[in-house]
Amino acid sequence: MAAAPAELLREWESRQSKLKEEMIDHDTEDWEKAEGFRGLERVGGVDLSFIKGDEVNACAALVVLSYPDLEVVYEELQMVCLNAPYIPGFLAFRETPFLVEAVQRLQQKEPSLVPQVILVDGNGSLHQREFGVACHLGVLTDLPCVGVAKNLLWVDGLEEKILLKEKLKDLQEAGGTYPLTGSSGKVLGMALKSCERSTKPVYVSAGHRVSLETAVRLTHSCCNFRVPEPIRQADIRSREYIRKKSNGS
DNA sequence: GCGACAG
DNA sequence: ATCTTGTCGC
Repeated sequence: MAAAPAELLREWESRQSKLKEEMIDHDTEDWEKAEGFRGLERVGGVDLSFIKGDEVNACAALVVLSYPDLEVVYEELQMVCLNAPYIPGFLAFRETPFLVEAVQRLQQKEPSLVPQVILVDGNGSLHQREFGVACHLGVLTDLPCVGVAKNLLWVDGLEEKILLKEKLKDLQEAGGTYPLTGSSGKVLGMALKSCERSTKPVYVSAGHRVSLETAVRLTHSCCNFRVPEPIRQADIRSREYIRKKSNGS
């Protein structure tokens, strides 16, 4: 994969800022405001898994889980060829095209199973330009999206790493949160201790058509383990698909 | 000046 | 993202 020219990055930044104009940063759905998310029945999860030494070939997964039972009611696994490199801050340009296609296939094939919200493996507003992959996918599909990252993306204004690490270790009970504040003073995301047994938090941020508060509550309510079940299932199933494929079964 | 940077 | 099993502990 060739290094990305500065020209391309400027082009991508420009596309992000245009799409960002269409982003909705608050709750728009009734279930988002309802007690116990009443009215929410389907939560989607997306993820990509790769072959070990392969930058190009990947398996894109879209799963839909029932809510609140968190049982898989739909899955689509599709081998795809990635054409963009991974560059921090521009993950969406590498992964989003295939996720959008998967959503569109579902909308056409089985409209009744289209998720009411998608949990995305990566960040939403917790991003250099407050427009991570969860925002990107949300705007392109106009579906509510939440960003859940397993690792912290360094964003300008976040506290010094050492200090932040201490704060994160202080998270005691499941559901505990710690705000991640950008340089403007705005809270861009929340570190969330998503389950009792996890040492390391997940990093939740709003993608599209959700408030940060709702994003955090929803993420927590989808966690049987550290990684919320929709993303975890997309992850498990896509890497299993890859594993079988590389064996030749 | 360097560190720190989703997947 | 990926390379990787068992193992220690609640």
